[in-house]
This record gives sequence, structure tokens and C-alpha cells, in this order.
Amino acid sequence: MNEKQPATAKPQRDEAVVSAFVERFAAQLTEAGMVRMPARVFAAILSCDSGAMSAAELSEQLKISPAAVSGAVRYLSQVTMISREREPGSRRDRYRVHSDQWYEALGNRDQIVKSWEETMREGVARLGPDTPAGRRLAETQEFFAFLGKELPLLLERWREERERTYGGSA
Amino acid sequence: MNEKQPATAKPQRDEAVVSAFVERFAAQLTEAGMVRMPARVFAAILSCDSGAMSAAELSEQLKISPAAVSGAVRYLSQVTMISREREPGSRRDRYRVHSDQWYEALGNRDQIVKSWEETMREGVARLGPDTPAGRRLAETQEFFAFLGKELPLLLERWREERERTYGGSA
DNA sequence: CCTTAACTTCACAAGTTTGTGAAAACAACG
DNA sequence: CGTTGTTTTCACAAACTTGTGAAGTTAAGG
Repeated sequence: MNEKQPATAKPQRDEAVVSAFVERFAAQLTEAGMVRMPARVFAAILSCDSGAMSAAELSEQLKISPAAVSGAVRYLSQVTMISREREPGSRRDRYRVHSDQWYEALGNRDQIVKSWEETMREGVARLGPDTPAGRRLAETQEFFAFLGKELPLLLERWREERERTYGGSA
Repeated sequence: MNEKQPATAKPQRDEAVVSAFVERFAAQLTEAGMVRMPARVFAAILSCDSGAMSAAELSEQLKISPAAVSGAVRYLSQVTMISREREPGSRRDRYRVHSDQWYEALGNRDQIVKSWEETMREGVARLGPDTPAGRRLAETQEFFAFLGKELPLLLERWREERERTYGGSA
């Protein structure tokens, strides 16, 4: 037989295949507005078996300089999509995707929405609540308020559904 | 009295104030990943009393060339945040924000989410559903599926709430 | 403490994006 | 069907962004 793995071996990673997937997903994230290096780094960590990678591993797999890794992980930590951990007794950091954590990063979006809402509120006041433009802004403000209220609820529902699927039977 | 407007006059636009608001909101949209000119154009139209502006008006208020206006409105039309209309018997287009329509542009996001989900599905298949990485991707896929299902519902709820507020009593 | 592995910072070169002017293409109106 | 006001296209210059190499900093382990 020409199988790549004997029946008893555990499934083996074909690094070329992994890399192709990583680059594809990263490209999609980039298209959606994410900066390229953080997107690639995030995709790589998400796709590794342990769920965590060192800077050296990232540097090698993505063929980028340590400087680029440094910048990307700083950004990703900032927006809480990964967390940094140091293995005690080593000087090597590892960067990890906490499954439960990075969904919440979407929740950070509601901070953005909040600030938009604030801007709308100010706009209504400045342009006048009785002007046509003011009324339009007021409605937009309500929309943002609605989102700010609903997004956290959405995440909560996800947490529940997730709990049911992965927590219950696993 | 030093009021800017007599009690009987209708509220009058102070263009400097309007412009300050437009630029502020546009800057926020830009920060959130939107390209600058489309953001400015969108903010300007949203903030004008009629809810629609001509290219010449945009060009003047934003101090940009007709070419820049052209590019921005093309983009905004594409993502359905504005619509183009021509006043019959004129050769001048007007660009309009349909309040009900641009919220839906958020809904377009669920197309993006759909394509991410597809990528995850492929990733699971390629990396192997029984590998740790494969399982992580599978969970991520479910998350995207969840979003794709929920986002349209969210918009629907907004439409209802909006109907109640603005449709019922106005 | 000194050595050394690992991470970070910084200035810069390469690459992209953005907005413009000028010219071309359109379309209403006489 | 030519005129004229309007929008679009295109090549280019300016501004910004990105990723790198190299030097600098930090901290584990001898």
C-alpha cells in the first residue's frame, strides 16, 4: 500500500498542506481588513496541533524575520486574540490561541460600536435634534446602541451553544 | 440678543460644525478599517439635511477632486451603502443614503463569514478531523456558522425595533 | 557576574495605497 | 448633431505601510 501512514500511526501533518491552509485563511483575514503579518501569525497558531507556537517556529514556518514576529504578536496580544506565555525555566515565549478567548475579541468590537454611538450622540446635539440630518443621526445612534446591546448577548449565546456541543459530551 | 437664529427661523447649519462632525466620524470609520475617501463621503452624505449630495457638493465640502469623489461613490455603491440616482432632466447624479439600506450592508458581512466557514471546513478535511488542529478548526467553523445564522436574525430584530420606534408613532 | 539565547527596537528600503490633474467618454439640451 | 456640463479613466507623484537587518535589551543558567 502507498498510504502515507500505517494504520497504527497517528495522523501526520503534511507541512505543505498546513502551510497552504494557513496562507489561504490569512489571505481572507487580510481581505477583511486585518494587517497581513498578524493574520498569518494568527492563522499559523490556530492551525498547529498544540495551539501554541514559539517565535522561532513562527519565523521558520512563515519565512519572516524575528522582528516581524515580534510586531505581529504584540498586535495580536493587544487585541487579545492570542496570549503570551513563558515556559518556566526557558527564555522562550510561546504564543497561544485560547479558543474561548479569541471569540471574545469580536466582543471588543462593541467598544468600537460604543464610541461610534457617542459620536452620533454628539452629532445630534451639534447639528440640532430637530433638523433632518439630526434625526437621521439619532436613528443611526439607536442602531449602534442596539448593536452594543446585542453583540454581548450574541457571544453569550455562542458560549452556551458551545458548552452544549463541546462541554456536554466530550 | 446674540442668538444666531431668531426664534422663528428654522435651525441653521453651521458648515464648520458639520464639517468637524463629518471628519470625526469619518476618522472613526477609517480607524475601523474603512478606506478614507469612502468614509468621508459616506459621513458627509449621512450628515446633510436632504440625505443626498451631488458630486460637486461632495467635492466642495470635502475639498477633494472629482476623481476622488468618483472612486469613493463607486466603492460605496458597490457595497450598497449608498445608491446613485439621477434627477430626470439633469446630467447630475445624486448619491443617497437610504437609512433602511445601509444597515443591511452589515448583513453583507455574513457573506464574508460564510466564506470563512467554507475555508475552515476545508481546513478540517485537510488537516484531519481527528488531529488537535483539526478539532480546533472544526470548532471555529461552528462559530462562523453560528454567526452566519445569527447576523441576519439580528438585523431582522433591528428592523422590528426600528419599525416600532419610528414607524409606529411618526 | 558573565555568557548567551531570546525578544525588542529602530532606521531604512521596498512596495502599496491614495488622491490628483488631464484627457476621454457620456448624456441632456438646444 | 454640435455644445456643454458632468462623470469616469488613467498615469503618476506623494504619502504611508510593511518587513528587514542590525544593534540593543532582557533574563536564564552557568
